[in-house]
Amino acid sequence: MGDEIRRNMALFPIGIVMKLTDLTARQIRYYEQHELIVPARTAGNQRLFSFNDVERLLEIKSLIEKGVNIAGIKQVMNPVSKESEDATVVSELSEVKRRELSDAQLHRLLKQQLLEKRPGKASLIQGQLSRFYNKK
DNA sequence: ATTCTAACA
DNA sequence: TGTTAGTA
Repeated sequence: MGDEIRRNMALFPIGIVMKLTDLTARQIRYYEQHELIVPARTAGNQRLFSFNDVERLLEIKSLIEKGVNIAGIKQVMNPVSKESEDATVVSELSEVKRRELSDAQLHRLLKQQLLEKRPGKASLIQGQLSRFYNKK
């Protein structure tokens, strides 16, 4: 398998990624600070994102909408490694498989946080959990 | 015209 | 997270 190189090619600037993901530049840069994504840089320090980066951002966006914060996302998503040796592994999983895995891990997180209802530590989930205890 | 970092009436 | 300032 070798089109992974194409999925990891740094191609578009933040402006395009904003439109592709409906995320603000602030959010995209914020997620990068927390190592959820590691876009390449041009000689002029401009960020260049790959298709994989965009996919990850969409995943992040999805989790954020489910109420998961950065700490939670870090646990659910595969951490970005070296020069994308991990992006290769990730690309070997089908889109559906990845979603199933994410949901399973999300449930684990939910169960975990429901058990450690201890005050003091910040919860990994914030708000709208309706999908899990309400929905069907 | 775009993007970047840093910072907060 | 928004937003703005001062650059590159």
